[in-house]
Amino acid sequence: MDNKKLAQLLFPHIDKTPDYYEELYPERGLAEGARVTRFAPSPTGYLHIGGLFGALVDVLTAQSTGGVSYLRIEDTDKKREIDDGVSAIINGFDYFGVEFTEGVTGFGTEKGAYGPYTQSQRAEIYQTIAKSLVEKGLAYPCFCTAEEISQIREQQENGGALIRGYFGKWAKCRELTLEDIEKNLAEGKQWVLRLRSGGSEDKKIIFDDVIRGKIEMPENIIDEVLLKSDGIPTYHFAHACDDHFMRTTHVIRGEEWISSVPKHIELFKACGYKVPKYAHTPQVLKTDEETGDKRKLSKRKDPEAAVGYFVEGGFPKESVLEYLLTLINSNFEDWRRANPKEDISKFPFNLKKMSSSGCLFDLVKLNDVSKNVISVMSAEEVYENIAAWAKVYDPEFYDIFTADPEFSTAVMNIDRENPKPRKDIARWSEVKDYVAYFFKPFYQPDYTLPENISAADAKAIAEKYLTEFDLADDKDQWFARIKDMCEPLGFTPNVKEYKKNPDAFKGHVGDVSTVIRIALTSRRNTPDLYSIMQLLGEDEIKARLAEAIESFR
RNA sequence: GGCCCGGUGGUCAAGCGGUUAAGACACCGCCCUUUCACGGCGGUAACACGGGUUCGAGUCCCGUCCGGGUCACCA
Repeated sequence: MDNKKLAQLLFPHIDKTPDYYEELYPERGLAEGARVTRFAPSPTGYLHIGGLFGALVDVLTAQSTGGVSYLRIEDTDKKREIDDGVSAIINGFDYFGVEFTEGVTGFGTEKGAYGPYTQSQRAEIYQTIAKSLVEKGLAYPCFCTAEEISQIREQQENGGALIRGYFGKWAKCRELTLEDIEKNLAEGKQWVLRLRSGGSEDKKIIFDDVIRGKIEMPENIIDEVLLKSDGIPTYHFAHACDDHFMRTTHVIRGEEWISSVPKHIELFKACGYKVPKYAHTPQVLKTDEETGDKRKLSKRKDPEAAVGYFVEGGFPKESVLEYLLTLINSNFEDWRRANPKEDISKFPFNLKKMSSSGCLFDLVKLNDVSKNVISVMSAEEVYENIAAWAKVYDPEFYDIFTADPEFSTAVMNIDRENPKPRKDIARWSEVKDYVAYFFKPFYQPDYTLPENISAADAKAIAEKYLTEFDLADDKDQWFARIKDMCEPLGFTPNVKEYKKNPDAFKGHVGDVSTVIRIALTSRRNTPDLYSIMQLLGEDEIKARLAEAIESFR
């Protein structure tokens, strides 16, 4: 067989050689140890939480080694692609502030010298490499129809074949003569280009996965499809070409790819490329409500699989990122404790420290992480975040919350910006309820008392306080005044004394405070009451006390 | 089914042949406290199972079981 002639027959329009691209995309010349990583999604839907997880690993790996990370769009499957798929991915990363050093940056835009970073724009590269493979006798055209292929599969299944696929005796088109091929081509038959696998069933390949260590597998023997009948490459072939010419050093991807590594190694070698390091990350799982089993987060069934779920839910982006980091690298939490204010990008990330087992996405833990994240934000930051969230997801609240920014910021500053800030808020969506008693339109008075306080006592306390309180008090005076009210009303200012001798009093200063708190906020639990009163102002306090006096019964 | 990955408390996990088997979340108790939080102290709770190797195994080997992945002109 004259391979040169075959190659020319198959790819008459290709006049470049692989060497052309070798020169176009030279070695990057990065410092020793610098890693080049990539995140390579298909634009088939929204950004998935597992995608964010993976992208974070890519970016951190590059960042921590002084390397390069880039975003490549793998749009070789037109059938599954959705219209705004690229935007969905880019917007997701934008929201979370995940930045790649190179690659696609928006619809039709990109940065970096190793592009184009969209596979559909790289057809000539794939074809050039494919042509060279044909010239070397390492690839051949296959004219089998979909029906024929499924027939083969059926026969293999029925025959109990251990290895299934297009190979060996099943690979009918492997030994086609040039004349056969010319004839098929002349008849206008559709063809795909297949790898002429040189693998053998009983040989093993061993590769060293950065996360999992040595993995041994049988060599690939399948004549994998390289180019589909429309001339577009399959994932496998595009992976070899792109990661070679983009000079990727570390291919980090989900563990579902482990089983195709033998294929990929053979492909890299067939092309004469150095095979990159592989790192297969664990999957993000959840426990199924119905069965109780762990399973992969599903785009279709689980709303929390979409990063948008967290955006809408009002989780700050930092919370989601921090939480993901606790899953990605177990020593992140220790590092965070030691460096509470440090930017995530400073975290000394280590791929090898990654766990290899799948991890459950834990919303409860996310909540905790988020409370911590929010607790160390300034009141201004919190205000800005709430406003930004509410503007999109709760316009009614937005209007009222932002009507008086100074006031709202002050509300959010209660028990904040001190060494022991409160940790009440995990999501911006909780704020409306949290601050409702500060805003008339959301305030719904409810003067229900705890069982141990009678309406008559409550009324007496509120009446007394109405005449007693003085906004000019400092906090100590303010509390002293409440204590002074206790005894005449049959309560004790001393909690310990009350506990020693509960029958001697109607209650203690805590109960008195509770009545005032309920009268003023309709809540039994609130942050610092003194601060709340300062913000409510004299008129409002009087009005609420008066209303409460009427309503306690 | 073949091949492969994984299996330490409810969850995330340290661990690298010798540990009272860390820590965090959750849960419970106590303390602090005008409420609730915060914080502090303490507690419940784990090496999937069975064989080896070894003076000694969560750590190494083999098998079993369980969970997951993959076997496309999808990625």
